[in-house]
Amino acid sequence: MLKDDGTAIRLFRRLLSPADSKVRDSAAEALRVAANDTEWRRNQPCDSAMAGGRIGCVLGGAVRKYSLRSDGHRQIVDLLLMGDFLGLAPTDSCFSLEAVSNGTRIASFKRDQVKALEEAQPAILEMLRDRAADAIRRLEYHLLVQGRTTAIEKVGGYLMVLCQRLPVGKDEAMVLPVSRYDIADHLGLAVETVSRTMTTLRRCGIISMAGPREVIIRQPAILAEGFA
Amino acid sequence: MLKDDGTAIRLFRRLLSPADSKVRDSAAEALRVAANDTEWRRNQPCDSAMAGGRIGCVLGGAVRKYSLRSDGHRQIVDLLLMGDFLGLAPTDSCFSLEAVSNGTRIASFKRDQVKALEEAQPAILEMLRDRAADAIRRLEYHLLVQGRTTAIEKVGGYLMVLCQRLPVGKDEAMVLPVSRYDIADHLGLAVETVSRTMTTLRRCGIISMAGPREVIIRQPAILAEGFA
DNA sequence: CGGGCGCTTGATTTGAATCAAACTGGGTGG
DNA sequence: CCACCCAGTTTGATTCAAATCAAGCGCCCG
Repeated sequence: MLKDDGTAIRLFRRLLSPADSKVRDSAAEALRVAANDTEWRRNQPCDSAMAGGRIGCVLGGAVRKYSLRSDGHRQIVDLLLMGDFLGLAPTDSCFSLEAVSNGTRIASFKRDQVKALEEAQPAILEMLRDRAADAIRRLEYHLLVQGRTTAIEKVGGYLMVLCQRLPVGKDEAMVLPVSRYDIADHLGLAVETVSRTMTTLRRCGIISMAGPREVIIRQPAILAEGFA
Repeated sequence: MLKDDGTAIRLFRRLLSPADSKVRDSAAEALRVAANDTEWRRNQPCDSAMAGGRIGCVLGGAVRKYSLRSDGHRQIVDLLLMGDFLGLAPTDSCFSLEAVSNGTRIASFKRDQVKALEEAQPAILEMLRDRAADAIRRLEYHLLVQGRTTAIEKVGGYLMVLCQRLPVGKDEAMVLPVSRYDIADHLGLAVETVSRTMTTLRRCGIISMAGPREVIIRQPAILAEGFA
Protein backbone atom coordinates (compact mmCIF):
# COMPACT_ATOMS: atom_id res chain seq x y z
CA MET A 1 0.00 0.00 0.00
CA LEU A 2 1.32 3.44 -0.79
CA LYS A 3 0.98 6.32 1.57
CA ASP A 4 -1.74 8.60 0.36
CA ASP A 5 -0.05 11.93 -0.17
CA GLY A 6 -2.76 12.75 -2.67
CA THR A 7 -0.60 12.84 -5.79
CA ALA A 8 -0.85 9.11 -6.44
CA ILE A 9 -4.62 9.02 -5.96
CA ARG A 10 -5.03 12.04 -8.18
CA LEU A 11 -2.80 10.44 -10.80
CA PHE A 12 -4.76 7.19 -10.78
CA ARG A 13 -8.03 9.09 -11.01
CA ARG A 14 -6.70 10.99 -14.00
CA LEU A 15 -5.58 7.81 -15.75
CA LEU A 16 -8.91 6.05 -15.26
CA SER A 17 -11.41 6.74 -18.00
CA PRO A 18 -14.95 6.18 -16.70
CA ALA A 19 -17.18 9.22 -16.45
CA ASP A 20 -18.75 7.96 -13.24
CA SER A 21 -16.83 9.61 -10.43
CA LYS A 22 -17.61 6.89 -7.89
CA VAL A 23 -16.30 4.15 -10.14
CA ARG A 24 -13.09 6.10 -10.60
CA ASP A 25 -12.69 6.77 -6.90
CA SER A 26 -13.19 3.14 -6.08
CA ALA A 27 -10.77 1.92 -8.74
CA ALA A 28 -8.16 4.49 -7.75
CA GLU A 29 -8.45 3.47 -4.11
CA ALA A 30 -8.13 -0.20 -5.05
CA LEU A 31 -4.93 0.60 -6.94
CA ARG A 32 -3.55 2.59 -4.04
CA VAL A 33 -4.15 -0.25 -1.60
CA ALA A 34 -2.65 -2.87 -3.89
CA ALA A 35 0.42 -0.84 -4.81
CA ASN A 36 3.91 -1.46 -3.55
CA ASP A 37 5.53 1.94 -3.22
CA THR A 38 9.23 2.34 -3.92
CA GLU A 39 11.57 5.28 -4.21
CA TRP A 40 14.82 5.37 -6.16
CA ARG A 41 17.93 7.48 -6.43
CA ARG A 42 19.53 8.94 -9.53
CA ASN A 43 20.97 6.27 -11.84
CA GLN A 44 19.85 3.52 -9.50
CA PRO A 45 18.78 0.33 -11.32
CA CYS A 46 15.11 -0.31 -10.64
CA ASP A 47 14.57 -3.53 -12.56
CA SER A 48 13.86 -5.21 -9.24
CA ALA A 49 10.57 -3.33 -8.92
CA MET A 50 9.41 -5.21 -12.01
CA ALA A 51 10.74 -8.60 -10.98
CA GLY A 52 8.44 -11.55 -11.53
CA GLY A 53 6.43 -9.93 -14.27
CA ARG A 54 5.18 -7.13 -12.04
CA ILE A 55 3.59 -4.07 -13.57
CA GLY A 56 4.67 -0.63 -12.45
CA CYS A 57 3.52 2.95 -12.69
CA VAL A 58 5.84 5.93 -12.45
CA LEU A 59 4.46 8.24 -9.76
CA GLY A 60 7.20 10.84 -9.97
CA GLY A 61 10.63 11.45 -11.46
CA ALA A 62 11.56 9.45 -14.53
CA VAL A 63 12.78 6.01 -15.58
CA ARG A 64 14.89 5.09 -18.58
CA LYS A 65 14.63 1.77 -20.35
CA TYR A 66 17.81 0.92 -22.19
CA SER A 67 20.07 -1.73 -23.55
CA LEU A 68 23.81 -1.89 -23.04
CA ARG A 69 25.68 -3.18 -26.05
CA SER A 70 28.87 -5.14 -25.93
CA ASP A 71 30.85 -2.14 -27.22
CA GLY A 72 29.68 -0.17 -24.21
CA HIS A 73 27.23 1.89 -26.23
CA ARG A 74 23.99 2.56 -24.35
CA GLN A 75 20.79 2.71 -26.37
CA ILE A 76 17.80 4.19 -24.54
CA VAL A 77 14.55 2.89 -26.04
CA ASP A 78 12.04 4.60 -23.80
CA LEU A 79 11.71 7.32 -21.20
CA LEU A 80 8.93 6.82 -18.66
CA LEU A 81 7.46 9.84 -16.90
CA MET A 82 4.75 10.28 -14.29
CA GLY A 83 1.72 8.22 -15.26
CA ASP A 84 3.58 5.89 -17.63
CA PHE A 85 3.45 2.17 -17.01
CA LEU A 86 6.34 -0.30 -16.95
CA GLY A 87 6.35 -4.01 -17.62
CA LEU A 88 3.40 -4.07 -20.01
CA ALA A 89 5.44 -6.21 -22.40
CA PRO A 90 7.34 -8.62 -20.13
CA THR A 91 10.21 -10.92 -21.00
CA ASP A 92 12.33 -8.11 -22.33
CA SER A 93 15.39 -9.49 -20.70
CA CYS A 94 17.65 -7.44 -22.91
CA PHE A 95 16.51 -4.16 -21.35
CA SER A 96 17.43 -2.57 -18.06
CA LEU A 97 15.65 0.10 -16.05
CA GLU A 98 17.17 2.99 -14.14
CA ALA A 99 15.77 5.94 -12.24
CA VAL A 100 16.78 9.12 -14.02
CA SER A 101 16.41 11.48 -11.08
CA ASN A 102 16.50 11.31 -7.31
CA GLY A 103 13.20 10.59 -5.66
CA THR A 104 11.81 8.66 -8.59
CA ARG A 105 8.72 6.88 -7.26
CA ILE A 106 7.28 3.69 -8.70
CA ALA A 107 4.09 1.94 -7.63
CA SER A 108 4.25 -1.71 -8.57
CA PHE A 109 1.71 -4.51 -8.66
CA LYS A 110 2.08 -8.27 -8.71
CA ARG A 111 0.80 -9.94 -11.80
CA ASP A 112 -1.92 -11.92 -10.06
CA GLN A 113 -2.86 -8.82 -8.12
CA VAL A 114 -3.39 -7.02 -11.40
CA LYS A 115 -5.56 -9.86 -12.63
CA ALA A 116 -7.70 -9.70 -9.51
CA LEU A 117 -8.00 -5.93 -9.74
CA GLU A 118 -9.04 -6.13 -13.38
CA GLU A 119 -11.76 -8.62 -12.58
CA ALA A 120 -13.06 -6.64 -9.64
CA GLN A 121 -12.81 -3.30 -11.45
CA PRO A 122 -13.20 -3.40 -15.24
CA ALA A 123 -12.16 0.26 -15.28
CA ILE A 124 -8.66 -0.86 -14.34
CA LEU A 125 -8.53 -3.26 -17.26
CA GLU A 126 -9.56 -0.42 -19.56
CA MET A 127 -6.92 1.81 -18.05
CA LEU A 128 -4.13 -0.71 -18.56
CA ARG A 129 -5.21 -1.17 -22.14
CA ASP A 130 -5.04 2.59 -22.63
CA ARG A 131 -1.59 2.71 -21.07
CA ALA A 132 -0.38 -0.01 -23.44
CA ALA A 133 -1.75 2.04 -26.33
CA ASP A 134 0.15 5.03 -24.89
CA ALA A 135 3.35 3.02 -24.93
CA ILE A 136 2.84 2.05 -28.56
CA ARG A 137 2.12 5.64 -29.57
CA ARG A 138 5.12 6.89 -27.60
CA LEU A 139 7.45 4.41 -29.29
CA GLU A 140 6.02 5.03 -32.76
CA TYR A 141 6.34 8.74 -32.32
CA HIS A 142 9.89 8.42 -31.09
CA LEU A 143 10.71 6.40 -34.20
CA LEU A 144 9.39 9.34 -36.19
CA VAL A 145 11.72 11.70 -34.33
CA GLN A 146 14.72 9.40 -34.48
CA GLY A 147 14.09 8.70 -38.14
CA ARG A 148 14.57 12.31 -39.09
CA THR A 149 17.76 13.08 -40.96
CA THR A 150 19.49 16.05 -39.36
CA ALA A 151 20.52 16.49 -35.75
CA ILE A 152 18.54 19.73 -35.54
CA GLU A 153 15.34 17.97 -36.49
CA LYS A 154 16.00 15.12 -34.08
CA VAL A 155 16.84 17.25 -31.07
CA GLY A 156 14.10 19.74 -31.93
CA GLY A 157 11.52 17.00 -32.21
CA TYR A 158 12.74 15.47 -28.97
CA LEU A 159 12.35 18.73 -27.11
CA MET A 160 8.86 19.20 -28.53
CA VAL A 161 7.76 15.75 -27.41
CA LEU A 162 9.26 16.23 -23.97
CA CYS A 163 7.57 19.59 -23.65
CA GLN A 164 4.20 18.04 -24.39
CA ARG A 165 4.71 15.19 -21.94
CA LEU A 166 5.99 17.27 -19.04
CA PRO A 167 3.66 19.56 -17.13
CA VAL A 168 4.96 22.79 -18.62
CA GLY A 169 2.90 25.96 -18.54
CA LYS A 170 2.75 28.42 -21.39
CA ASP A 171 5.97 30.45 -21.65
CA GLU A 172 7.28 28.59 -18.66
CA ALA A 173 10.72 26.99 -18.69
CA MET A 174 10.75 23.22 -19.13
CA VAL A 175 13.10 21.50 -16.70
CA LEU A 176 14.74 18.64 -18.58
CA PRO A 177 14.70 15.47 -16.49
CA VAL A 178 17.45 14.04 -18.68
CA SER A 179 21.10 14.86 -19.29
CA ARG A 180 22.67 15.56 -22.66
CA TYR A 181 24.02 12.02 -22.51
CA ASP A 182 20.51 10.65 -22.10
CA ILE A 183 19.24 12.65 -25.06
CA ALA A 184 22.19 11.48 -27.14
CA ASP A 185 21.69 7.82 -26.25
CA HIS A 186 17.96 8.09 -26.91
CA LEU A 187 18.38 9.70 -30.32
CA GLY A 188 21.45 7.78 -31.42
CA LEU A 189 23.66 10.86 -31.56
CA ALA A 190 26.94 11.82 -29.93
CA VAL A 191 26.76 14.00 -26.81
CA GLU A 192 28.80 16.68 -28.53
CA THR A 193 26.30 16.80 -31.36
CA VAL A 194 23.40 17.23 -28.95
CA SER A 195 25.21 20.01 -27.12
CA ARG A 196 26.18 21.76 -30.35
CA THR A 197 22.67 21.43 -31.73
CA MET A 198 21.09 22.97 -28.65
CA THR A 199 23.56 25.82 -28.84
CA THR A 200 22.60 26.33 -32.48
CA LEU A 201 18.89 26.29 -31.64
CA ARG A 202 19.52 28.83 -28.90
CA ARG A 203 21.56 31.09 -31.17
CA CYS A 204 18.79 30.95 -33.79
CA GLY A 205 16.32 32.08 -31.16
CA ILE A 206 14.25 28.93 -31.57
CA ILE A 207 14.79 28.01 -27.94
CA SER A 208 16.22 29.85 -24.97
CA MET A 209 17.94 28.41 -21.97
CA ALA A 210 18.48 29.38 -18.33
CA GLY A 211 21.14 26.84 -17.48
CA PRO A 212 21.65 23.58 -19.35
CA ARG A 213 18.54 21.95 -17.91
CA GLU A 214 16.01 24.74 -18.35
CA VAL A 215 14.62 25.21 -21.82
CA ILE A 216 11.92 27.46 -23.23
CA ILE A 217 10.70 26.71 -26.72
CA ARG A 218 10.30 30.10 -28.35
CA GLN A 219 9.22 29.01 -31.80
CA PRO A 220 7.40 25.70 -31.49
CA ALA A 221 6.05 26.02 -35.04
CA ILE A 222 9.57 25.68 -36.44
CA LEU A 223 10.42 22.61 -34.37
CA ALA A 224 7.09 20.95 -35.14
CA GLU A 225 7.57 21.58 -38.85
CA GLY A 226 7.45 18.47 -40.91
CA PHE A 227 5.57 16.38 -38.38
CA ALA A 228 2.18 15.32 -39.63
CA MET B 1 -17.18 -13.57 -41.80
CA LEU B 2 -14.05 -14.80 -43.54
CA LYS B 3 -14.04 -17.83 -45.71
CA ASP B 4 -12.45 -20.69 -43.87
CA ASP B 5 -9.50 -21.69 -45.98
CA GLY B 6 -7.88 -23.06 -42.87
CA THR B 7 -4.98 -20.61 -42.64
CA ALA B 8 -6.95 -17.99 -40.71
CA ILE B 9 -8.35 -20.48 -38.22
CA ARG B 10 -4.94 -22.01 -37.75
CA LEU B 11 -3.46 -18.56 -37.24
CA PHE B 12 -6.06 -17.59 -34.64
CA ARG B 13 -5.56 -20.87 -32.84
CA ARG B 14 -1.83 -20.25 -32.76
CA LEU B 15 -2.28 -16.74 -31.39
CA LEU B 16 -4.64 -17.81 -28.61
CA SER B 17 -2.89 -18.88 -25.45
CA PRO B 18 -5.15 -21.21 -23.43
CA ALA B 19 -3.98 -24.77 -23.07
CA ASP B 20 -7.54 -26.06 -23.33
CA SER B 21 -8.02 -27.00 -26.97
CA LYS B 22 -11.79 -26.57 -26.93
CA VAL B 23 -11.55 -23.04 -25.57
CA ARG B 24 -9.12 -22.19 -28.32
CA ASP B 25 -11.28 -23.72 -31.02
CA SER B 26 -14.32 -21.87 -29.83
CA ALA B 27 -12.51 -18.53 -29.58
CA ALA B 28 -10.88 -18.98 -32.98
CA GLU B 29 -14.25 -19.79 -34.53
CA ALA B 30 -15.82 -16.73 -32.88
CA LEU B 31 -13.08 -14.56 -34.38
CA ARG B 32 -13.57 -16.10 -37.82
CA VAL B 33 -17.29 -15.44 -37.76
CA ALA B 34 -16.90 -11.85 -36.56
CA ALA B 35 -14.11 -10.99 -38.99
CA ASN B 36 -14.48 -8.82 -42.03
CA ASP B 37 -12.13 -10.25 -44.64
CA THR B 38 -10.38 -7.91 -47.06
CA GLU B 39 -7.66 -8.36 -49.65
CA TRP B 40 -5.33 -5.64 -50.92
CA ARG B 41 -2.98 -5.02 -53.78
CA ARG B 42 0.63 -3.89 -53.66
CA ASN B 43 1.00 -0.33 -52.38
CA GLN B 44 -2.73 0.03 -51.95
CA PRO B 45 -3.73 2.17 -48.94
CA CYS B 46 -5.60 0.06 -46.45
CA ASP B 47 -6.40 2.61 -43.77
CA SER B 48 -10.07 2.09 -44.59
CA ALA B 49 -10.00 -1.39 -43.07
CA MET B 50 -9.24 0.28 -39.72
CA ALA B 51 -11.79 3.08 -40.07
CA GLY B 52 -13.87 3.86 -37.01
CA GLY B 53 -11.37 2.45 -34.53
CA ARG B 54 -11.55 -1.05 -35.95
CA ILE B 55 -8.94 -3.60 -35.01
CA GLY B 56 -7.29 -5.68 -37.70
CA CYS B 57 -5.16 -8.77 -38.01
CA VAL B 58 -2.80 -9.42 -40.91
CA LEU B 59 -3.66 -12.85 -42.32
CA GLY B 60 -1.12 -12.81 -45.13
CA GLY B 61 1.25 -10.53 -46.97
CA ALA B 62 2.49 -7.45 -45.13
CA VAL B 63 1.39 -3.95 -44.17
CA ARG B 64 3.54 -0.90 -43.61
CA LYS B 65 2.63 1.85 -41.18
CA TYR B 66 4.27 5.12 -42.12
CA SER B 67 4.17 8.86 -42.00
CA LEU B 68 4.71 11.14 -44.95
CA ARG B 69 6.54 14.32 -44.08
CA SER B 70 6.07 17.65 -45.76
CA ASP B 71 9.44 17.32 -47.52
CA GLY B 72 8.20 14.12 -49.15
CA HIS B 73 10.31 11.89 -46.94
CA ARG B 74 8.53 8.69 -45.93
CA GLN B 75 9.23 7.30 -42.47
CA ILE B 76 8.05 3.73 -41.91
CA VAL B 77 7.46 3.10 -38.20
CA ASP B 78 6.26 -0.48 -38.30
CA LEU B 79 6.01 -3.48 -40.57
CA LEU B 80 3.09 -5.80 -39.86
CA LEU B 81 3.34 -9.44 -40.91
CA MET B 82 1.01 -12.39 -40.63
CA GLY B 83 -0.40 -12.57 -37.12
CA ASP B 84 0.33 -8.94 -36.25
CA PHE B 85 -2.52 -6.71 -35.16
CA LEU B 86 -3.36 -3.22 -36.38
CA GLY B 87 -5.24 -0.43 -34.67
CA LEU B 88 -4.29 -1.38 -31.11
CA ALA B 89 -3.37 2.25 -30.42
CA PRO B 90 -6.05 4.24 -32.24
CA THR B 91 -6.13 7.96 -32.97
CA ASP B 92 -2.80 7.86 -34.74
CA SER B 93 -4.07 10.18 -37.41
CA CYS B 94 -0.54 10.98 -38.53
CA PHE B 95 0.11 7.45 -39.80
CA SER B 96 -1.04 5.75 -42.97
CA LEU B 97 -1.27 2.07 -43.84
CA GLU B 98 -0.40 0.37 -47.11
CA ALA B 99 -0.30 -3.22 -48.27
CA VAL B 100 3.29 -4.10 -49.09
CA SER B 101 2.56 -7.02 -51.41
CA ASN B 102 -0.28 -8.21 -53.61
CA GLY B 103 -2.83 -10.42 -51.93
CA THR B 104 -2.28 -8.92 -48.50
CA ARG B 105 -5.19 -10.11 -46.39
CA ILE B 106 -6.57 -8.34 -43.35
CA ALA B 107 -9.30 -9.54 -41.02
CA SER B 108 -10.90 -6.60 -39.26
CA PHE B 109 -13.30 -6.27 -36.35
CA LYS B 110 -15.53 -3.44 -35.24
CA ARG B 111 -14.69 -1.98 -31.89
CA ASP B 112 -17.95 -2.97 -30.22
CA GLN B 113 -17.64 -6.39 -31.80
CA VAL B 114 -14.25 -6.77 -30.13
CA LYS B 115 -15.75 -5.73 -26.82
CA ALA B 116 -18.49 -8.34 -27.15
CA LEU B 117 -16.00 -11.02 -28.15
CA GLU B 118 -13.76 -10.22 -25.19
CA GLU B 119 -16.66 -10.53 -22.79
CA ALA B 120 -17.88 -13.76 -24.29
CA GLN B 121 -14.38 -15.25 -24.60
CA PRO B 122 -11.80 -14.06 -22.09
CA ALA B 123 -9.18 -15.89 -24.14
CA ILE B 124 -9.63 -13.25 -26.84
CA LEU B 125 -8.98 -10.47 -24.35
CA GLU B 126 -5.80 -12.23 -23.29
CA MET B 127 -4.77 -12.63 -26.89
CA LEU B 128 -5.23 -8.97 -27.71
CA ARG B 129 -3.22 -8.03 -24.67
CA ASP B 130 -0.44 -10.31 -25.86
CA ARG B 131 -0.56 -8.78 -29.33
CA ALA B 132 -0.25 -5.30 -27.83
CA ALA B 133 2.79 -6.51 -25.91
CA ASP B 134 4.15 -7.88 -29.19
CA ALA B 135 3.76 -4.47 -30.77
CA ILE B 136 5.64 -2.82 -27.92
CA ARG B 137 8.47 -5.35 -28.11
CA ARG B 138 8.64 -5.03 -31.89
CA LEU B 139 8.91 -1.24 -31.69
CA GLU B 140 11.43 -1.32 -28.87
CA TYR B 141 13.58 -3.79 -30.71
CA HIS B 142 13.40 -1.77 -33.88
CA LEU B 143 14.60 1.25 -31.92
CA LEU B 144 17.56 -0.86 -30.88
CA VAL B 145 18.33 -1.66 -34.52
CA GLN B 146 17.76 1.86 -35.78
CA GLY B 147 19.80 3.28 -32.93
CA ARG B 148 22.93 1.48 -34.04
CA THR B 149 25.61 3.65 -35.55
CA THR B 150 26.79 2.16 -38.82
CA ALA B 151 24.73 1.20 -41.84
CA ILE B 152 26.11 -2.35 -41.70
CA GLU B 153 24.84 -2.84 -38.17
CA LYS B 154 21.44 -1.36 -39.02
CA VAL B 155 20.85 -3.39 -42.17
CA GLY B 156 22.34 -6.50 -40.58
CA GLY B 157 20.11 -6.16 -37.53
CA TYR B 158 17.12 -5.53 -39.75
CA LEU B 159 17.73 -8.70 -41.74
CA MET B 160 18.13 -10.70 -38.55
CA VAL B 161 14.83 -9.45 -37.15
CA LEU B 162 13.04 -10.10 -40.42
CA CYS B 163 14.51 -13.58 -40.59
CA GLN B 164 13.16 -14.37 -37.14
CA ARG B 165 9.71 -13.01 -37.92
CA LEU B 166 9.27 -14.68 -41.29
CA PRO B 167 8.72 -18.42 -41.55
CA VAL B 168 12.21 -19.25 -42.80
CA GLY B 169 13.62 -22.74 -42.51
CA LYS B 170 17.21 -23.47 -41.61
CA ASP B 171 19.55 -22.71 -44.54
CA GLU B 172 16.54 -21.71 -46.57
CA ALA B 173 16.44 -18.44 -48.46
CA MET B 174 14.37 -15.69 -46.86
CA VAL B 175 12.14 -13.91 -49.36
CA LEU B 176 12.10 -10.24 -48.41
CA PRO B 177 8.57 -8.87 -48.44
CA VAL B 178 9.97 -5.35 -48.65
CA SER B 179 11.90 -3.38 -51.25
CA ARG B 180 15.21 -1.59 -50.69
CA TYR B 181 13.20 1.61 -50.45
CA ASP B 182 11.11 0.15 -47.64
CA ILE B 183 14.19 -0.92 -45.74
CA ALA B 184 15.74 2.50 -46.24
CA ASP B 185 12.65 4.34 -45.06
CA HIS B 186 12.30 2.05 -42.07
CA LEU B 187 15.91 2.47 -40.97
CA GLY B 188 16.28 6.13 -41.85
CA LEU B 189 18.93 5.47 -44.50
CA ALA B 190 19.23 6.29 -48.19
CA VAL B 191 18.30 3.55 -50.67
CA GLU B 192 21.76 3.64 -52.14
CA THR B 193 23.25 3.03 -48.71
CA VAL B 194 21.02 0.00 -48.16
CA SER B 195 21.95 -1.42 -51.55
CA ARG B 196 25.66 -0.82 -51.01
CA THR B 197 25.51 -2.29 -47.53
CA MET B 198 23.85 -5.47 -48.74
CA THR B 199 26.46 -5.77 -51.46
CA THR B 200 29.17 -5.39 -48.83
CA LEU B 201 27.55 -8.03 -46.60
CA ARG B 202 27.36 -10.36 -49.58
CA ARG B 203 30.98 -9.78 -50.56
CA CYS B 204 32.06 -10.47 -46.98
CA GLY B 205 30.21 -13.77 -47.12
CA ILE B 206 27.96 -12.79 -44.23
CA ILE B 207 24.88 -13.14 -46.40
CA SER B 208 24.28 -14.57 -49.84
CA MET B 209 21.63 -13.61 -52.31
CA ALA B 210 19.77 -15.27 -55.17
CA GLY B 211 18.23 -12.16 -56.68
CA PRO B 212 17.65 -8.94 -54.77
CA ARG B 213 14.75 -10.33 -52.77
CA GLU B 214 16.18 -13.67 -51.69
CA VAL B 215 18.62 -13.60 -48.83
CA ILE B 216 20.37 -16.31 -46.87
CA ILE B 217 22.09 -15.31 -43.67
CA ARG B 218 25.34 -17.26 -43.67
CA GLN B 219 26.86 -15.93 -40.46
CA PRO B 220 24.04 -14.95 -38.12
CA ALA B 221 26.48 -14.72 -35.21
CA ILE B 222 28.20 -11.75 -36.82
CA LEU B 223 24.97 -9.89 -37.53
CA ALA B 224 23.59 -10.58 -34.06
CA GLU B 225 26.80 -9.32 -32.50
CA GLY B 226 26.27 -6.55 -30.06
CA PHE B 227 22.62 -7.25 -29.42
CA ALA B 228 21.95 -8.25 -25.84
C1' DC C 1 38.60 22.70 -1.01
C1' DG C 2 39.23 19.19 -4.30
C1' DG C 3 37.45 15.94 -7.60
C1' DG C 4 34.63 14.45 -11.04
C1' DC C 5 30.68 14.70 -13.82
C1' DG C 6 28.17 17.11 -17.08
C1' DC C 7 28.43 20.50 -20.53
C1' DT C 8 30.57 23.13 -24.14
C1' DT C 9 33.69 24.30 -27.94
C1' DG C 10 37.30 23.40 -31.50
C1' DA C 11 39.83 20.58 -35.19
C1' DT C 12 39.86 16.61 -37.90
C1' DT C 13 38.14 12.40 -39.93
C1' DT C 14 34.88 9.42 -41.58
C1' DG C 15 30.82 7.53 -43.32
C1' DA C 16 26.39 8.30 -45.21
C1' DA C 17 23.64 11.55 -48.22
C1' DT C 18 23.42 13.33 -52.50
C1' DC C 19 23.94 13.70 -57.39
C1' DA C 20 24.42 11.08 -61.51
C1' DA C 21 23.95 7.22 -64.39
C1' DA C 22 23.60 2.50 -65.99
C1' DC C 23 21.40 -2.01 -65.54
C1' DT C 24 17.69 -5.50 -64.65
C1' DG C 25 13.35 -7.80 -65.04
C1' DG C 26 8.58 -7.88 -65.38
C1' DG C 27 4.65 -5.97 -67.39
C1' DT C 28 2.16 -3.42 -71.14
C1' DG C 29 0.74 -2.08 -75.46
C1' DG C 30 1.49 -2.16 -80.25
C1' DC D 1 5.72 -11.81 -80.29
C1' DC D 2 8.61 -8.17 -79.57
C1' DA D 3 9.79 -3.43 -78.26
C1' DC D 4 9.28 -0.44 -74.89
C1' DC D 5 8.77 1.33 -70.33
C1' DC D 6 9.36 1.73 -65.71
C1' DA D 7 10.09 0.62 -60.94
C1' DG D 8 13.56 -1.32 -58.47
C1' DT D 9 18.35 -2.02 -57.97
C1' DT D 10 23.21 -1.24 -58.34
C1' DT D 11 27.54 1.35 -58.83
C1' DG D 12 30.41 5.53 -58.98
C1' DA D 13 31.95 10.45 -57.69
C1' DT D 14 31.37 14.17 -54.72
C1' DT D 15 29.69 16.70 -50.75
C1' DC D 16 28.51 17.42 -46.24
C1' DA D 17 27.13 16.54 -41.60
C1' DA D 18 27.96 13.99 -37.61
C1' DA D 19 31.44 11.05 -35.11
C1' DT D 20 35.63 11.22 -33.13
C1' DC D 21 39.55 13.13 -30.83
C1' DA D 22 40.97 16.72 -27.77
C1' DA D 23 40.58 20.05 -24.27
C1' DG D 24 38.66 23.59 -21.22
C1' DC D 25 34.93 25.16 -18.16
C1' DG D 26 31.43 25.37 -14.39
C1' DC D 27 29.25 23.34 -10.79
C1' DC D 28 27.46 20.19 -7.59
C1' DC D 29 28.70 16.90 -4.16
C1' DG D 30 31.56 14.86 -1.13
